[in-house]
Amino acid sequence: MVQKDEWQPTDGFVFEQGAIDAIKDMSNSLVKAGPGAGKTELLAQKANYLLTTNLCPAPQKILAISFKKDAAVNLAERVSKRVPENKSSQLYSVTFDSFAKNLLDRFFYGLPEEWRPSDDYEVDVSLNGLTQAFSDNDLYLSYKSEKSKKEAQLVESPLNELTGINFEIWQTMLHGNHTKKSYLTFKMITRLVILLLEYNPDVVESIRKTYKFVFLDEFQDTTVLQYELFSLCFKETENFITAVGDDRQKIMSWAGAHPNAFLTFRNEFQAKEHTLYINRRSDVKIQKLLQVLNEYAQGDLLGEGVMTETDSESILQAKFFPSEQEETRDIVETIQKFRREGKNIEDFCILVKQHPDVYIKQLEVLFNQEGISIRNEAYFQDLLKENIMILILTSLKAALDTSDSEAWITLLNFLHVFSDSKSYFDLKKEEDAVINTKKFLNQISIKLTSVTRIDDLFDVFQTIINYYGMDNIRAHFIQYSNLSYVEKLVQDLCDSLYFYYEKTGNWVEAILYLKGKNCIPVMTIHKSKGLEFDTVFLVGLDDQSFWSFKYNSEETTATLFVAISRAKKNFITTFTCDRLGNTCERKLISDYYDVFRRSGVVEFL
DNA sequence: CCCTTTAAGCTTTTT
DNA sequence: GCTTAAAGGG
Repeated sequence: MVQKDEWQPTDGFVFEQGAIDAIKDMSNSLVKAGPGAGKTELLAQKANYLLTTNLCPAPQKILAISFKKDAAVNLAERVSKRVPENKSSQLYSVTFDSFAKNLLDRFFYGLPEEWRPSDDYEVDVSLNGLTQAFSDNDLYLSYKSEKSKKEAQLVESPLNELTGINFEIWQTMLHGNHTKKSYLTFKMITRLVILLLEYNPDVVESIRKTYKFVFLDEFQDTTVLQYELFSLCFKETENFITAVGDDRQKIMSWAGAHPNAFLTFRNEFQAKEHTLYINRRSDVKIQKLLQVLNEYAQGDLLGEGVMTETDSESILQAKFFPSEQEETRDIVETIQKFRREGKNIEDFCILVKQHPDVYIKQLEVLFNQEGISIRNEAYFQDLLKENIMILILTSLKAALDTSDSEAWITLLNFLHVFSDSKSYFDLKKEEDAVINTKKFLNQISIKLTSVTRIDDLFDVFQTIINYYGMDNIRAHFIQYSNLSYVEKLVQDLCDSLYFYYEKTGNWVEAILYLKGKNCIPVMTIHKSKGLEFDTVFLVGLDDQSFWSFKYNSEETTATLFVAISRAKKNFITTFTCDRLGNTCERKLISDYYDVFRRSGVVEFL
């Protein structure tokens, strides 16, 4: 055990004073941390502090809540690197939705019957169940916006205050179906959990006792409903909350983020504020540009930028082209030039405001001629994080390389999940499973050598799925209860993997390519949040793609802030007045070009 | 059925 | 603000 006063950041990390204060703060705290400030590292070190000094003694735990699955996984991984092995299980890192759903699944008998869903309830991601419930009540919804508006109304107020149509719809979705199966959206699950906790103070009490410390990541994006949930759990308690975020990167208001989460939290939880100033990611020129953009966002339009003398070699450019052909050619040539200077394909990223596919169509031909691959990263990211994809790909990896211990461990975990709990203690059975799986993987590797058509690969996939059992897979991953959804996923994976196999002629390489090797990602700025690249291209900084400036200039500026702050070294924007037959302008967003000019660090070409 | 008019969608996560 | 899809009229 380490004494509080003697604690030092682990693994040789050096922090600014604000970070040390935030780590050692034993009250509710709000940490404002800009891009590249090391938010994840800060939380990991705080976990180390709490666990090694025994401020959070077992069996007490730290609850870390994120929005995205990969953020939750990243934090858990970072923490396991920073805390002693026997203590890493004291951190429970989950997404908001997963946290809520787990509570509902564990305690749903604590709900009054009127509000209790069936035990085989389906998560209604597509809002089809909701649409059905409305039409059962003679209300017909056709537009997506209408559906999500109705969903928002359903969860707006506490359930015991509900009357009229919203009450009827809830009841239909919970009990009114002919199949007796409930349909619930994630927002509805959160609302149900709030009711559950109000009815069961003992559950709230056990949450408070178990999770003495709570971390909230990307706090600027917390929704109103999520705020209500954790308020109910932790407001005016002995628990300590650390909320981390950055107001300048608030780009999710349009999707329901709390309008003023920082201020509300500070007031309601008497949170102490800490600020991290150092940006460890970006070159000084990028930082200067971010600073001027931030001043503009704060309404500070005064002051001409002074180009401070630095030895920075970063390249910041705003480029203008007469046509999209010349724009594409220049991007390709710039990338090739960087590569000759020693940069790798992995160093680049192409960002767009929206519709990546449109831009990919424009860029693809010339890029391919130069032997550079680009692709819509969103599609692959979504595909690759599916459990069934991980299962198939790891099986292939383990079959291709019997010494790949990481793949083998992942497979054993899957086998463990699929085996029923009785056989868990049955060593003989476990041993058999290992031997059988090794035999099966051997078959797969033989089968792979004779694949000459895409159908052959699909056969291999079927063999893999049959080995684990489709029913088994679907029983353990409830998102796959919709069979056609799984089938489409498997088909998509098969198509993509075969595409890369034809390209590389090698299965191991094909899997690496599928995961993104040797390929420049094209994605929306929203998707890029939390990522970083050496060189970032922002294609199409024009009125047409940044149309939202007219309706919400603050959030649009925050979006540009996110785009620029992804870059570690170089940031290049491109503009062309002629894109896909349309005239593009830069009048509406002329402020941004003004900011570039005043920053004194951006070259205009 | 075709043409015109109207209005949504664009940027997203989650088992 | 531009594209696409639904709705309405003849």
